Amino acid sequence: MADGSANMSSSTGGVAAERLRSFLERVERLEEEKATIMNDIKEVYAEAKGEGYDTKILRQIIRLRKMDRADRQEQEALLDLYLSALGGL
Amino acid sequence: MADGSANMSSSTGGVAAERLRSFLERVERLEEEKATIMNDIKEVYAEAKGEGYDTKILRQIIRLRKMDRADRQEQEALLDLYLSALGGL
Amino acid sequence: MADGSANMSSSTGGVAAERLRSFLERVERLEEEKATIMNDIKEVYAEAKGEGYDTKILRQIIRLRKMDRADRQEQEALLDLYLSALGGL
Amino acid sequence: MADGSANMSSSTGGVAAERLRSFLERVERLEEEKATIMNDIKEVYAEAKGEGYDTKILRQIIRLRKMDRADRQEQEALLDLYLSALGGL
DNA sequence: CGGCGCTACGTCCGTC
DNA sequence: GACGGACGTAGCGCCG
Repeated sequence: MADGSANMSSSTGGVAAERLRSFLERVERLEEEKATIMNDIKEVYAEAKGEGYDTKILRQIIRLRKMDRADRQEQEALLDLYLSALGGL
Repeated sequence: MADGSANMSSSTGGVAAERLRSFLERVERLEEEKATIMNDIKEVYAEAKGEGYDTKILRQIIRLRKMDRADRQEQEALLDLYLSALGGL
Repeated sequence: MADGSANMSSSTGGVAAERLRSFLERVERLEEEKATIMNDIKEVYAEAKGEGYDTKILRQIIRLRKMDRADRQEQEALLDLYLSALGGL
Repeated sequence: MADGSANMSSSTGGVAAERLRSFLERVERLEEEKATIMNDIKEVYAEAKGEGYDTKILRQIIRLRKMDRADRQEQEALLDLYLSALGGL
């Protein structure tokens, strides 16, 4: 067996199972944190809604701003590509 | 206009715009945190993969365990319901 | 049983099974067509590559043009939202 | 310059630009067709749903039919291995 | 409960 | 030829 691969053989005495359990618990912990953040986001929207803002519009603004950022990054990436293409001639 | 509603009239002097900006920034900040967490999760999976584990299977186990927890919570909720119906023993 | 629902009872004599098979085959036929189109796209990129074009750049241009279109649609949707929000006051 | 390479030199008088535009339009045309096919697929599922079929199950059947049987068995065997290593969830 | 947006998965491409 | 990264699609969950 190659080094570094998951090992279930008897000689490892359940070590792999412990390692596996560790990975699972780390992921589950992080997903718990993620759920908390997502809940916080929901609460912000709820608060805004409570003050009369239209959450649908808010969400669309958020999305649009994100797309603008992505677009800008794409433009820069494209420029970089062109520059490297020119440099490669 | 009803109290508590988003107010863009001239008498509020841009106060609503500031409030709106605040909400947007809070959401964007939280989404940034969420993205960080999601990245962390990806890294854990990558680390596990590097040790020979099949991430597809790992994700499947995570899903199964989450479903088990949900089932258990439902069971407990049902038990609570019965107990309260009995007068709380 | 409500009319129009999937019916497996003995009185239908396997009619539902035939209907089900029909849906599956229609989907599979369409997915086959889709696979053909996707293959055509790959061939266009391959042809361009054969003439010295950088497919990575081509793909990025395609993506950017698509994002521009999407952004424009988003902008219009946002404008519509604002207009309807104003009309709802 | 090697024959067959993208040529932007003055002697080609914008021919390469035309060629480039041609590639882009061919790809965009094909992607449009692909989008149409995908829409057709969605419509078939919608029609099936309207007759009481569970689209989630339909999609699963499609996937299973597509999936290689050997792969499925291997996946299950590996999952069982991990589960037994954990002592059963 | 129906649509829609987001996440997550599978696939494909480029790289080493 | 395998690995990792990126893209597009499909599945899922939230919102209305």
